[in-house]
Amino acid sequence: MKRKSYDQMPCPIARSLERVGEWWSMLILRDAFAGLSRFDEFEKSLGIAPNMLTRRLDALVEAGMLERVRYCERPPRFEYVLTTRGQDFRTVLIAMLDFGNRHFAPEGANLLIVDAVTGEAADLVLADRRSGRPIAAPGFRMAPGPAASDAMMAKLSTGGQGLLPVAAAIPSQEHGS
Amino acid sequence: MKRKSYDQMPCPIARSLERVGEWWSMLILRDAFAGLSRFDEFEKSLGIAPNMLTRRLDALVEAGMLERVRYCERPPRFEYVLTTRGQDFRTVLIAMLDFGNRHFAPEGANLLIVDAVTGEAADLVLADRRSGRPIAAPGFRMAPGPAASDAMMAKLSTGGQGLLPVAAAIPSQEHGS
DNA sequence: CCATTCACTTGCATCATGCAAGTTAGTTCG
DNA sequence: CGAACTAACTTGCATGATGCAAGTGAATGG
Repeated sequence: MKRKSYDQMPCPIARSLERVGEWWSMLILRDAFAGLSRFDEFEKSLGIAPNMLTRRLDALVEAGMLERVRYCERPPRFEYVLTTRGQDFRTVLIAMLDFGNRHFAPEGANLLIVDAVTGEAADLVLADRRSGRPIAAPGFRMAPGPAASDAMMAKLSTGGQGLLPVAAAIPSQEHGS
Repeated sequence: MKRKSYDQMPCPIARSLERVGEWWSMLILRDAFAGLSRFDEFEKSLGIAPNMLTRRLDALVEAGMLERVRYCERPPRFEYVLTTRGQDFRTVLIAMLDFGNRHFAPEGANLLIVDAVTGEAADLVLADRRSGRPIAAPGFRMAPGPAASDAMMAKLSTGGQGLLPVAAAIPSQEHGS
């Protein structure tokens, strides 16, 4: 049964997931960030079936997240390298790493981001680059962009701010189970 | 064919994806943040088949991302509400929203995060909450956590810093295609 | 009583998935 | 030279996931 496409959804999250939301795709990107680029490297790292890896690599190339770089003339052989767009997915993966460390590491964190000088683990928060302020209400709010539909406008005027944390409720003050 | 589990992988990203990485799961969480909680609300918003919605809601409850709150005694009826853990997934979704706006909104952004006073769109970056510094090399680095395997240690000592942006290459200076 | 709504459940056909084997081309070694 | 190995896929096939559509049961309202 063909998976239902999100592509007619205007939501940027849905559109991202349309392209990277299949099983294996984000882990392939993770590995690409780790410097892997060849078919057998991904295959070994992930323990993924070759036909699935082919499918996912092709989809990520098609989505503009990876590009194929030929490294061998005959037979034609390709490496799969992050595009600029692919590089830009980094924040999502780091955020997910942070989340996973906090919630799914019963034996303790396995991989951390630490201050290079003090060695202290970083406490991650999304911030506005220009002002340095954390992204939280009431300083920030969700707003319709130039392409917002009437439905989106309506949703935002009646609420729809839930994705933004409220400053007094910033997650690090309420560590998860 | 049963999907291959990531659960034996020590990587926090993989562990997160094991629980939220199936098709529909993250969009359900997005909608939960938007305040939706009842079965029919999710169904209408997503255009998802009822049997799939049941499966995904059950999985998210099992993963501790959502909890069932009974709102009706007979017949038993439940709302699906974000847990503290579920709330903590917010950063991932915001990061993905930002990414989607930059790369998959040819008609322009549909949903933005803006400064509540100036109305100017926020420029998102992951930062360290305590120091306010952006998470980037060389100020920060990836390091093995207390539970790191020998393999992870080896990987980090020979590289494996690729997921951290380098300060001079911070993504907003290189907007994607 | 019937119609509607809600929250699922069930039946079924189609597609995705993973395992395992196969193919092609190049390289290395006896 | 042929055999063995490596790399990058492709192919065949059985199983599970997916989505459509219909169904079920309970409550409410006319």
